[in-house]
Amino acid sequence: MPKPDVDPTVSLDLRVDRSSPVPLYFQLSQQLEAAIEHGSLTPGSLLGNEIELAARLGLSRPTVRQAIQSLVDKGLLVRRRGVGTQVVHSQVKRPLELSSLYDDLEAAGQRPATKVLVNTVVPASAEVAAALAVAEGSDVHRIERLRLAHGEPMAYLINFLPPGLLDLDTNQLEATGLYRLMRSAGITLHSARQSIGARGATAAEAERLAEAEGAPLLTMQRTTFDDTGRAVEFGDHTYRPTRYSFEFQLLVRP
Amino acid sequence: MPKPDVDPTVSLDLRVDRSSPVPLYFQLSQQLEAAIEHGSLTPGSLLGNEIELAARLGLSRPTVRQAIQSLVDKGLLVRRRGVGTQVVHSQVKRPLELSSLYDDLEAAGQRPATKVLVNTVVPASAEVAAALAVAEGSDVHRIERLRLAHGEPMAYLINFLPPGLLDLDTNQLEATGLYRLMRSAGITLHSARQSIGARGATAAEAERLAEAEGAPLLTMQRTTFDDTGRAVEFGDHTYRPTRYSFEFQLLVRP
DNA sequence: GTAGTCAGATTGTCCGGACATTTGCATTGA
DNA sequence: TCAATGCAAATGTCCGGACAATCTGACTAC
Repeated sequence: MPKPDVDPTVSLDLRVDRSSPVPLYFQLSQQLEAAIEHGSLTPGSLLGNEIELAARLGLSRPTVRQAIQSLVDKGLLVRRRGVGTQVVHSQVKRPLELSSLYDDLEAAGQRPATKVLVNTVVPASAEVAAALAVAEGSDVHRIERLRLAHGEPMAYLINFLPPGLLDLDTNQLEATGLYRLMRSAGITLHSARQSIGARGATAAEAERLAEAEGAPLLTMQRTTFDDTGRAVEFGDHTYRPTRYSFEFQLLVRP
Repeated sequence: MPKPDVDPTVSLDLRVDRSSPVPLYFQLSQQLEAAIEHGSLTPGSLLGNEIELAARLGLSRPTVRQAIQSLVDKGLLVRRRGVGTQVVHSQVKRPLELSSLYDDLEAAGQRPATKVLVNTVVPASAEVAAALAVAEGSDVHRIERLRLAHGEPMAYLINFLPPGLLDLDTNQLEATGLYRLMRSAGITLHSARQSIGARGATAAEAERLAEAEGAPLLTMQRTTFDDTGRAVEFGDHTYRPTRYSFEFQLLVRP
């Protein structure tokens, strides 16, 4: 009986284009990722050793390793010294991204809508000043938005932004999400500190979200940083838990 | 006037021990991380080019790059082509880990306690079977624990585990957290899928957590996978939001 | 039969070099 | 004065090789 586990990459049509400006390791990692996504590389299968794979593609081993490493970082592959590289065997799909409520809803086919209720400049409170690392009392933008899906209120979003970063056009804010606006303004989002909790709705919150007073609400506070580490946004959001929950995929750092 | 921004790593006492079994790139990244943590490398400062740093330490450039890259992945450094490598300029500390409530509480100095209320084997419900990828009705472990801090109930934790993975000793469960038990049993935790929401407490939940019926509760459902992608745990947890909230640090994938 | 040993396979670490690409700044030109 | 050009500096990509560490499985010795 022949060994059933043959290197599955030999039957894969892997090719790299050396004239392309796309880095070789990236071309390879994309093709491998597509093969995993498509099912050509089944979970649990061994990838075949790096040396041979490099030889077959006409690449050096470091380049192949770089491609494989990027997929390991994404959680799609697992390497074991002395054994080989294996496709992870799970329902795992996307790692975890800086979630944008607008994008989340749109991806779920919910056709989100936004109503801008407040768009003004206010002096920073102590809390906001600390979060954005600006002087207390200095000017910051304050926007309040009601996010709806299918005409039903889903979340009430209060955000503060440092001045001069973005011009906040109300029409644009109603047409898309804040993160998308910031990205298109050339801001590179880097990380965010989030705190998720729950509490009963105050009378004002209840009315905004069409809930009863004291009804459970999901709350999130978030400070977002760009790639230089400066705070670019502070948000204080409340969600209707019957309509929304936070879905994460966490990866353990090795 | 001399240029004020001198390479700050020259004044750092960086050394590597080639006789140590610890990889050189790891020794270097640890020292750099410690310097950032300690404040010797101030936010915004440039690190000085890789070539010179490699020469000064007697290392090759790939090794230095590997050390720097690991800190970039952690979000502590930013590289800019044509510019240099810079210390990120923020309050960012730890990226984000697969959070263990027990460890979180212990780190916060809260002296957690655990009361195991149920520790038995039950047939898997449809939901549990789907989460753990076992046959519906097959045997799974079921444990229910009340987590307390300073004698006050904080969370009620229901967990399901596939059979044969771990022997669940009630005494051990009361002395430490589930994740720590799994790790010490040789299980390599890899990723987890989480869903965080909120709802009003049922009468039974209210009594367990010493809250009123209908009081807001924070809920988390989680499936944890090991490095081969197999589900090793499914949890259904409820938290008292006045006592606990989820704190995250998210990194954007470049 | 069982435990210990050894060899092969595979990934992990490290080197030294080469060229490409991007950025910032100084110089040059209109 | 201001814009375009060119140069230097830094990271990004890629190569080919070497040896170490670890896992698996087969073989050997008891």
